[in-house]
Amino acid sequence: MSGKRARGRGRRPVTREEVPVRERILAAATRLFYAEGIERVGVDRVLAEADAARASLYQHFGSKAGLVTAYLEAKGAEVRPQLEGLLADRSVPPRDRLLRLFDAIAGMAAGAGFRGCPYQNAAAELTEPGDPALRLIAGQQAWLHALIGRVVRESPALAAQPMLVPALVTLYSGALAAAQLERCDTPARAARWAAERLLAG
Amino acid sequence: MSGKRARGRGRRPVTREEVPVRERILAAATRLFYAEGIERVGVDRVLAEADAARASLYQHFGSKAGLVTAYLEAKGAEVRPQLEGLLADRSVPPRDRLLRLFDAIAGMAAGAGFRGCPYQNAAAELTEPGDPALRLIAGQQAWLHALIGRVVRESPALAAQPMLVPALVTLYSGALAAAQLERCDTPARAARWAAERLLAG
DNA sequence: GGAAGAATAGACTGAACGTTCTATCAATGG
DNA sequence: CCATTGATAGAACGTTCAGTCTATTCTTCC
Repeated sequence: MSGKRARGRGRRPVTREEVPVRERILAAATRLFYAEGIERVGVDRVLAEADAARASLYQHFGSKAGLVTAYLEAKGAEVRPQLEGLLADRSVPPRDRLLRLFDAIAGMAAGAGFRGCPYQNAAAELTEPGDPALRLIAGQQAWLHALIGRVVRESPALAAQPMLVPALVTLYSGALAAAQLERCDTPARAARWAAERLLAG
Repeated sequence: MSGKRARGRGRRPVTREEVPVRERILAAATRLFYAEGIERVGVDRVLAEADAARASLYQHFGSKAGLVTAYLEAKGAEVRPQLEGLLADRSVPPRDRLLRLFDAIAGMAAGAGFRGCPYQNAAAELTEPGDPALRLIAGQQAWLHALIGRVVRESPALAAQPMLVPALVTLYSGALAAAQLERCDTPARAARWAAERLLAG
């Protein structure tokens, strides 16, 4: 927007809050990659959105692939504490806490900018076998397994069913995937209904 | 009338089997789009794989977007009879027939070239709101709803549970999505286990 | 004051992209 | 025979892409 004049380093306007350029680029990439897809968004778009210089991107991330990796890492660092928070309250029975996962998806699916799970979408676009981002994606899914497994293991009755944890993970993934395809929160509510029945037994 | 197929076929060597150029292009696009993603595969790659001329693609499909639409249509035309076949045998109880859906996913997930659901992957890449391919994707999901709903309605006990159909669709979507992320058939088997319990009640 | 460091703008490269175009070739139908 | 049709090869178009590079500006530390 307004003209360029000196900021701390470089020439950013003083009126603009002091956000380091790395964070600005990462924030712009996060928004654009999620909303429009990784392949469809070029580095020029990211730089314009971040109001940053080309060299800054390559200084901080090395390449576009590095930026994609950082994007997925940032998404995980944002989501993991949220999900942990949902499941943390030990005064609530494990069953009821687990159902909150699906309520959260239902809330997101109703939102405007919802476009499914960033990891599922990235896995659809990144097809080179050795891509380090793919290991990140698998790691996030493994983390989800572990998170749900921890809560399930709080209840001996639930822990006795070895398929329960992968089933809940599959329901979770399916709620996100189907909500993206159907553009409504029905899949999330259906997943919640199914999870209720699996947890009731 | 005018029944003759006046197909002058350029200069293709006679030794090559006689496959119409449109089918060759569509087959090559289907293989490449699914294996490597829609955005990462250019028309040059498709044409080289199909051993076809540039003009033939634009003659038959109009644009790359038209080829993408045809790709998704072809995938649907291939998958729908397969799923209908799985659920057709009326000598088997509806419950057992529905479980075959998840066995089929487990079989596919174990296969070499498995890369999830082509519709989910396409939805991740195609982000323009008005894209006609997105309506195709939503239509395929609606068809799946209808297919499962038909089988569920064969059993009054199952039909009494209105959330059962969307829950099964969500499990199906989740099995495909999670199998892609985890690169194993565990999600499909977990979805089958969950579906068994939902259908047993 | 001056060197070092961080960030900027912008030109540039080489490749890939989707698309259009011309020209040619082979087979068919009248 | 000749016009039409479907397919071919390949050049060319303008655009976009990721990545490199030079030059400049500003701050901070010595």
